[in-house]
Amino acid sequence: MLPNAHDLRSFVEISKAENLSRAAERLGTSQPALTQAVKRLETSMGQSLLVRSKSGVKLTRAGQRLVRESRELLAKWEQLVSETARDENEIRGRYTLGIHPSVALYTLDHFLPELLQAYSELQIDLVHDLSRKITESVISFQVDFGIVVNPAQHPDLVILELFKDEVRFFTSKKKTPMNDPQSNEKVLILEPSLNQAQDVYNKSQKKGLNFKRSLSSSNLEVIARLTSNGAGLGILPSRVAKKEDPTLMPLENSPVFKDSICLVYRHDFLKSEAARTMTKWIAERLKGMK
Amino acid sequence: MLPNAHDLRSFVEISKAENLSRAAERLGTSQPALTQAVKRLETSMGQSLLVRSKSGVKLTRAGQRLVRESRELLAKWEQLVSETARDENEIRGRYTLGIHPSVALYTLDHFLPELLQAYSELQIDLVHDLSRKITESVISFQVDFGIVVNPAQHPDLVILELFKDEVRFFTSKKKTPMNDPQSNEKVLILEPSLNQAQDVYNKSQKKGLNFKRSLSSSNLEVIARLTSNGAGLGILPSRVAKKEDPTLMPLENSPVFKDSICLVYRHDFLKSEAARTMTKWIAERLKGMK
DNA sequence: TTGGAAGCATAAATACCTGTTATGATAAGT
DNA sequence: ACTTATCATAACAGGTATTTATGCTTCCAA
Repeated sequence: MLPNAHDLRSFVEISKAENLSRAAERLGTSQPALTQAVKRLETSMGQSLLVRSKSGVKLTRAGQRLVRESRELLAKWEQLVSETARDENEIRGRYTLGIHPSVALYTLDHFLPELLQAYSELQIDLVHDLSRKITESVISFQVDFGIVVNPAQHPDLVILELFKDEVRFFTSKKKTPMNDPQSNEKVLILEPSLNQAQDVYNKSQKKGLNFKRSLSSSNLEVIARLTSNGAGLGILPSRVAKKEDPTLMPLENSPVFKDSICLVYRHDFLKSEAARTMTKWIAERLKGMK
Repeated sequence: MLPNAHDLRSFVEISKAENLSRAAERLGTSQPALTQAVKRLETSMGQSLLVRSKSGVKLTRAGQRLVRESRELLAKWEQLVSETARDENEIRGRYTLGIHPSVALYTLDHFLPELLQAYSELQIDLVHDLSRKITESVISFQVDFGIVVNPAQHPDLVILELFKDEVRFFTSKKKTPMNDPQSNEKVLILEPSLNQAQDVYNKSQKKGLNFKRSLSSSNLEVIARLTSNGAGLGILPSRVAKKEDPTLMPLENSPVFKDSICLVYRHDFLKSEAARTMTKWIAERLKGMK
């Protein structure tokens, strides 16, 4: 049987007064109420806590122990309430941000270091995955908020567009048989699990751009690097391409997939001051970023 | 208002099930009961803990935190209950033994080292004072039990005689003017706060033994040592005298005060297994000790 | 020795809180 | 569109805690 915090409090007071009647006064209750509170505690502890006498009460060994521990227990109990309240009202706590690694590479620099510096009690865990998975994680409470590409709408989700990007073919200045659109030896380089890349590829096929060979990687930076080296025609978001190699050039007539990079979070996320601050901070720094 | 332990436990279960109805089954209660329990928690925490949906419930950040803290809190309580129960049923715990330092010197050897060795989870704090004070301490719960001399009766007190002793005059083999009963220069050596010594002294006066000089010390071993060196006639318990110097001799015709060395404890002390073991152990080893 | 005071225990009544049952509302799945 | 699953709500029943009044015992003082 579990005790109740009220009874513990009473017991601590009783231990100070060593007198039920006086303790009752101090607690603003009646003496029989304390008699019964002690009885409840004694049942739940399975042993007697007080030795009653005509000159008041004395604690047994078990009673003394209970008092000692009760202080701790009550402190913990109160902390339970006050700490969570603190988390709501102050900019502190541990939050999880989901973000695609490639997006991370060119966005985090713009806000994260300063944010952590500004609020020293803030702790952030990054989680990397495909935007689609991140969005799911936000919806299902696995991560607190995310920076994702083209999130699907969902009733629980708040979506805030930060900036746009384009996924298209890129090629390097250095001409090779592998990156010559006319060549038969040309190589397609893409990240196959990226829907945008698939879409661009499909559209390019309809435009008559057919590849005999392809090279895939799950890492966009690797794709950019290979493209830069003339290993083929890479399908890349502009920002990833430019970040890796500013001389990379968009392919003429390449089909384009419009990307929208968004901040997403659940409707109920903004309850804490920290959450409001972080979303505002991120929006201010990334919105309309070039 | 602090939340109630029962509700906390329910909430932990809810957090596992993420579904009120199923959690209710597992807890053997009804779903509306949980709805209300969560409401109570939310009011006492001042913020929402669950996000309700048709596919169950999800914890908010505050909810997740509450679960974490609740687990700790509940564990702490259960530990408290089980530890105190253990203290009652096993030979362990911390106990305070009151004993006059001089009595300690010739009794502890006979039981304490072995006792500590036999029960490694037993912890003993020794408190030294006059027997009278020790007895008071036992009555008023300051110490758990005591080995005292001539305890006064008290309704709460159990008194178990261990052995007897005699307080009387001692003198050394070496004859000096200070310890010659006939001499005018003889010196009385005693511990003034020891009632027995006072009594012996008073009786000796009636017998015509008058001292012009006296030497007092609050330490019986010091008195024994001085007596042994021929510094005077010392009033000592036999055992203290013999222990310090086996050649010390009782003075012929000295008045005698009969000491009874007893084990004392409160009636309610024997509730724990450790207490029963210790009292039995001490009685066995010290009873009838010579 | 007796009467009063101080202390805790007990009992009955009341007030409060909690859980139950029945039902509603709503979203998701078929 | 119908069914099912889920949580919310309301009214009622039951239990638990508190209060008030009283009893019992011990201590102390007259």
